[in-house]
Amino acid sequence: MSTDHKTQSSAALIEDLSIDCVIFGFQESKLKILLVKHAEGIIKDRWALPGGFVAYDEDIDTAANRLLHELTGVEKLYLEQLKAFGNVSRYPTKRVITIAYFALTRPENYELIPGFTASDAQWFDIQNIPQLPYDHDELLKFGWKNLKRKVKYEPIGFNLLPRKFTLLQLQELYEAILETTLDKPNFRRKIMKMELLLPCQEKQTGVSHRAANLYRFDQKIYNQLKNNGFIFEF
Amino acid sequence: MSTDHKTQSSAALIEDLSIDCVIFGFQESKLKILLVKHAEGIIKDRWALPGGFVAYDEDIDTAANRLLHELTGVEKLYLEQLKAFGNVSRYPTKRVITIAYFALTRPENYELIPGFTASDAQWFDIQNIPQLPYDHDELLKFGWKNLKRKVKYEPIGFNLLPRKFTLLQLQELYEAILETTLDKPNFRRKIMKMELLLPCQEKQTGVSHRAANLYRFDQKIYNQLKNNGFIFEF
DNA sequence: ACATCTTGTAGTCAATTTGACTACAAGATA
DNA sequence: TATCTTGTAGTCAAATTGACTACAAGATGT
Repeated sequence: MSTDHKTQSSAALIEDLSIDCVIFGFQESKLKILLVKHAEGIIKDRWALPGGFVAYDEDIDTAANRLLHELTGVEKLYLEQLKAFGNVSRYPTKRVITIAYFALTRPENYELIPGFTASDAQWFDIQNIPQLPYDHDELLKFGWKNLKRKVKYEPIGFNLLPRKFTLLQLQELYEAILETTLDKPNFRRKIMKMELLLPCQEKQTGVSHRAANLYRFDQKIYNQLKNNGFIFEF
Repeated sequence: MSTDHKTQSSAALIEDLSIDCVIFGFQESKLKILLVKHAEGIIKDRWALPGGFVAYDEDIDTAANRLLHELTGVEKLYLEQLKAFGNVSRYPTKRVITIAYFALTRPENYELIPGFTASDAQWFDIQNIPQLPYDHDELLKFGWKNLKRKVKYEPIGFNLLPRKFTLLQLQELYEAILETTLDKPNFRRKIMKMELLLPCQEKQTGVSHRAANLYRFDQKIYNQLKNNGFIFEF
């Protein structure tokens, strides 16, 4: 997040190039963002996007993965680059260009472990984000816009759900991301027609109503469909 | 393009951060790419994407515009950032991360003027690109993929056509970009139903067949439609 | 003047998709 | 047993799509 973090990596850092991550989660039918509270530096005690500097001997994608893990404990998630933000005035004390990354993860799979320059790490409801430093609100906005667009033509939403999920969960995910409501029967019809989801032969448990079937997303099936000309579209 | 260019800008350059542009044009019903031949440096006499370094006191978007103009004479075109490419080994002599830009322009509107470190600038048929240095083939591939995707849900293709164009020209543009053929009556119906194009009350001239109506794209009309919930989709 | 190019433009028709619904089944709870 | 909530199936009209046919409007060549 373009502040004065040090790193555990042994190599020297590129000082004018940082990485910031916009990490999405989905909990209690709500879209969440992962923020860290800084333990030091010019934005001490403020919430910001997790980030830091790239090392000289490190690919930028590798750096994004490393920083994420160092600062939050989260790992092995869907991660892709958004774009670089490089206005002259975006960082106060010197010229720092940042490369924004976009990540999707399952909050319930990870315990949040604030890294060595972060005093806290926490999921925030996307509708209720504290004021962010630098241009982080712009990065966040760009990330959400990217999610809205991408979720429509690529099956990436599953990275936000548990491995096994119900169709209603999937629907609520889409409703949260796209900020809309969807018709239940029509949603199911659309999804099922794709033949993309694998029924788990298993039902929900612990619910006080009729248990729904569980499904899972299988990347292999998707790849196969894609080879046959299938285009995911929602 | 991440080589040892100097710049006319007075300020010092950020030496580990370059910009490279993937510039698309459309001529003779074919999709084109603008390349420059280097006059000096480690890839002297080779064709590459136009590019160079960012100055300390310069926004990256501004730098992209400047470099483009300095090296090719082209200006005032559709320009947006693609993403950063930052593998450790992408540049041979030192660590240089490059930010790739994506541009659309009308070749017939500009005279190509090779800049001070470029000995030549030329449009190449996208099907017949010479071998490119560094990871420029990757950038090019990424840019084309971006064009293919973007042209489907945003009316950016018009930036490649003359101000006034026929529906067949527009169709041929889509065919070239998407590498497919399209049914003429269906294409017209789809486009006309959008009510996005402004008829020029004017016909083609100098053609040896029935002259087609000319249309033009008006950004204001598109913005208005968009406000009313219209979503461009092809 | 006429046949014959090429390209523009209108319209048909069946198949598919979509959006707005109704209806009801399956459990769990009170 | 009544009554919640949620899952699931199905209807129906409207809109969209894809594959066509047909023909009009010029320009060219003989």
